Amino acid sequence: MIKITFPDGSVREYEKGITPMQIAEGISPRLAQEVLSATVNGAVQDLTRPIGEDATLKLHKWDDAEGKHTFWHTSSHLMAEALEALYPGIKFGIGPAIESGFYYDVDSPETITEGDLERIEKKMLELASNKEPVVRREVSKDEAMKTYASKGDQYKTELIEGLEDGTISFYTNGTFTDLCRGPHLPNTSYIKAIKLTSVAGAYWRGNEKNKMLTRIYGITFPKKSMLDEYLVMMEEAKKRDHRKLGRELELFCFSQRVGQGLPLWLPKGAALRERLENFLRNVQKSHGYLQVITPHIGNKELYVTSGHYAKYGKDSFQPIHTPEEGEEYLLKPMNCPHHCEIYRSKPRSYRDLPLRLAEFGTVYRYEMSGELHGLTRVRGFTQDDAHLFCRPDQIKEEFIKVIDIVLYIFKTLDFKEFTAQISLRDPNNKEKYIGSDENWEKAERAIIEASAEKGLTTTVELGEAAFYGPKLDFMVKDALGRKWQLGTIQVDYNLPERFDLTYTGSDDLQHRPVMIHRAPFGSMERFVAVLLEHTGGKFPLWLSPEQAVVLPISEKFNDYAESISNLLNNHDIRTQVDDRNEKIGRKIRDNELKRIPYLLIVGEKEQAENLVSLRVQGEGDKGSMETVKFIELVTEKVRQETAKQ
RNA sequence: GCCGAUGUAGCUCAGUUGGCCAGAGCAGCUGAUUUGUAAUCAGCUGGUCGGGGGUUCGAAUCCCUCCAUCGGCUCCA
Repeated sequence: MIKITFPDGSVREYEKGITPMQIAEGISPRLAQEVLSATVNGAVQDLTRPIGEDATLKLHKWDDAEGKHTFWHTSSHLMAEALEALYPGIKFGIGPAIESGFYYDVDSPETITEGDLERIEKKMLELASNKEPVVRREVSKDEAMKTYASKGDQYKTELIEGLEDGTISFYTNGTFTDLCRGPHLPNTSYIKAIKLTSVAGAYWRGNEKNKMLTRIYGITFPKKSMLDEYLVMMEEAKKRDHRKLGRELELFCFSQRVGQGLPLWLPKGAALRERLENFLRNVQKSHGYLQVITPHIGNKELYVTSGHYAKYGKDSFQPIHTPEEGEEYLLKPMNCPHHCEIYRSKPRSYRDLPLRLAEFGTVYRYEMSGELHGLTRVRGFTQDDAHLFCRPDQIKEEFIKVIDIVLYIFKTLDFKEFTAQISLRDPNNKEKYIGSDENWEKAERAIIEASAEKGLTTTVELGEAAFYGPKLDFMVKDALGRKWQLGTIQVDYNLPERFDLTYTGSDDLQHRPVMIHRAPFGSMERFVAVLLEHTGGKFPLWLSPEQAVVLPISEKFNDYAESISNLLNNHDIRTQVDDRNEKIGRKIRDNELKRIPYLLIVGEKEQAENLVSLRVQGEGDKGSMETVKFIELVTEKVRQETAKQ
């Protein structure tokens, strides 16, 4: 007999060799139906694998990440079986489960396009309904190698070569056998609803020097209704796409003639952005930042000095030739070298530090054309940049202050879901990085401690640090769940060295300052994009380009509407009059679609009694009130929104 | 940059296997209407069918090429 410990701490005895599925059956038939995989002694595994010793056990259903993962992993094998049946000679790369769904990378003799997906789905459904058992078999590395070598499969043999010696497992469903660690569902009949979502290219092993395989993405569900819900959700997400909203709300546009990846901010977008900039400018002012302004170009020598030119190569810089002067100027891809020169403009004392130089600096980077994406990835963008020059002992304190600013911004704009990632050195590859061990350890500790003190839940990535220092990044998801990096805080030992920055210490000796790069928004473009997707275009009142529109019932009341509008504008409420010759229903509809927070309807009654009738965006008619009351209401709301702690 | 898809009016889209001067709705303009809480009616304007080249008696439709956009990969704020 063996002892099985359940998550609630209870212990039961079972016969040795019992499977998680049998245990589930013993608990309830319903559980047995819903369970998908199990974690035994900390490792996720098949429901059908016997347990040979005392163990802790957690059963996973669809609601668990592990359950879904197992479900989708088996789905990718099911898709592979269908593909092998439909495309003889097809070879397989890797086919994992991902955050929502799964993919498989394939090398097909015949091109697979999106038009083929339906046929593959059908085949998958057919195979799924056959209730094919998914069978695990353990083989030696040699045998595994032979199996694939005989097929001439360079992908799987390469994968096996990279595996450690020992047991290797194969999983078979129907006619398809795959090298795989598992775990998998007991059989394919669990998969009831299938949607293959897209076909894309993906380099073998993620290396652009390798062959490009075809990646087929899909998602599956245990119930048809769940797929329907998912599809509706995706439709809704598409409506929140910032590129669509940007056009509809007249915030920004692109022009082929201006160039790709070069956004044009329209009046309403510019007003919105200006408001965000002023907001941050004020926060930074209260945190002791000094605003500076530097040019959009710099001498090539500047970037040779900073090391960026050697590191990123001339291809990523956008040159401006001035041959008659024999000098070469480059559009600036970052602001730091300019700020370093400002630091150098006069001797600095330890008493001056930290020196915090801030600039909304527009930079230009030659991003590859396939990379450009709305406002989230562009070639010309404005960083809400600042560089903090400080003494080594001030790093942690400065870090905490910057985290405070980032959190304040996220709170004000209602970004509840974000992740914070700490990027540290690769401990096995220290020579890749510049700076002394001591300094690195000090900086890494400062970041970790500062994050902990601010109560951030963080992930730590080793080897993700920049070559010049460790960093802390804040990521937020867009409407479709794609992660974008917004705020970033980076320690830098490199530039102070390269620009020979110094300060005089209390000991009257010259010391090297440490630099912190930071941008709480990341860039104005990306931040506005993510903000748009989060709010669906319904900006908080203080940011709305137009806060109120007065709608006269007919042209007879245009003058009254105009007087209300003037009054509101005098009280800093951004107001317009919709004096078009249209029915009131039409005016309401159009302005609701423009996401105007407040609509004020005025007609005979309002004019006679000096009132306005209020409609709140998305909420409908709120009845009439005195204009003064409305002004108070708006002023109070704006005050609340911008005063979040 | 790479793989795949797409590109018709300002926007959203029709346009069978190549065949009369390329269509619709919305937006815009003009006029009528003077309106009470999510689309008033009528008329009009608007397109080198992404650019260039080719095949053909004839191309939005087929082929080549370039450009842009979309979904990914790689890279990054």
